[in-house]
Amino acid sequence: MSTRALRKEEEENLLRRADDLCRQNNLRLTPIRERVYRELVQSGGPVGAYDLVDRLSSDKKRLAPVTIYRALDFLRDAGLVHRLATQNSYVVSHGQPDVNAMKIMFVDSKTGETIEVHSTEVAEAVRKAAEQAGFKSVSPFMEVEGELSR
Amino acid sequence: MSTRALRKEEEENLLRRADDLCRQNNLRLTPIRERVYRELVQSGGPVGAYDLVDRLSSDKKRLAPVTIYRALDFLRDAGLVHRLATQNSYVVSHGQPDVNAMKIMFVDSKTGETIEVHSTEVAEAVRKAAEQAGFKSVSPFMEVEGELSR
DNA sequence: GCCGCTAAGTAATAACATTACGTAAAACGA
DNA sequence: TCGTTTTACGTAATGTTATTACTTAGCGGC
Ligand SMILES: [Zn+2]
Ligand SMILES: [Zn+2]
Ligand SMILES: [Zn+2]
Ligand SMILES: [Zn+2]
Repeated sequence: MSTRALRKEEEENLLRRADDLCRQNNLRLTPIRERVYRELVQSGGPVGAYDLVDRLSSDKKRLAPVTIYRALDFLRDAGLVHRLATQNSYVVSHGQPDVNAMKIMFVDSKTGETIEVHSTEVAEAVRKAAEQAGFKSVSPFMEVEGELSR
Repeated sequence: MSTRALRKEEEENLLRRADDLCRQNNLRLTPIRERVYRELVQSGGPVGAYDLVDRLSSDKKRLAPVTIYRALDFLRDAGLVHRLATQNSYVVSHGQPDVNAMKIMFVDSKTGETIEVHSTEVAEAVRKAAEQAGFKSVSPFMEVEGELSR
């Protein structure tokens, strides 16, 4: 099976999982929301909001920024998408939400490429540090910039 | 001694350390740069760039945004100030740069208040996770949102 | 059919950040 | 010391990201 086919299959998996998640939580994955999510899935990496505006607009129909931001807000609230604050961009969240793990988005400083890793070790270490800082709870998401090996 | 006096003393310490650091590295802590740094120190928390524009402008003399951004860039390059990407704001970096520690900025989701903690444990755990992700090096700074205890 | 609710359309604006170019002073080498 | 180079800052315009306010449309219960 080709890489392309694998990739396609992975895309379908993500879309299906999103559908399921929304159904189970009584959330409405409307056409616009699904198109935004699909675009993020297909891009395979972070995409800016205004890029999404362009990509999802046709000659006939130009979407407004606020439409995209609303869809992104929905997808983020659902846990399907992360915002990368350092990049002003948005990226699909992979992996099933493991409550005990820290979801770390490593962002390549050069290319903007991201890789998501879940780590209970980091979660535990951060939890301890948070306690020191007087924080009772912390977000399970973080973003770390770095350099990719190759 | 009053809390206010302690605070004032701490401010003076930071300013002095900044002066020293710049002298030792042949960096020029010009009046504008020092005013920006001082304002951040005195505020005791994160401040937005346009807030700094307002606070450092007088009726006579209005500073341009780019002036502030240039000063911030200098201070960040010098390691004196961090940018909080999730908040679009800037905050003084405390503590002497410990190369082996991760500098974690905990940001209170409600108030925006920040507390900086240095942790070698987190640094080590993140380093391991980075290796998994195929990253050879990572930034020693991270930002984590959470909720302050009180 | 009306009501209440949610999503999306539309327009304007706010908030954040950078580019481009000119001037002046500081630093540096001869 | 003089001319050259570099750095900092002023000024103006522009670019980029995100939100507010209000309206319209669709859907479901009653
Ligand atoms: Zn679907
Ligand atoms: Zn939301
Ligand atoms: Zn000084
Ligand atoms: Zn810089």
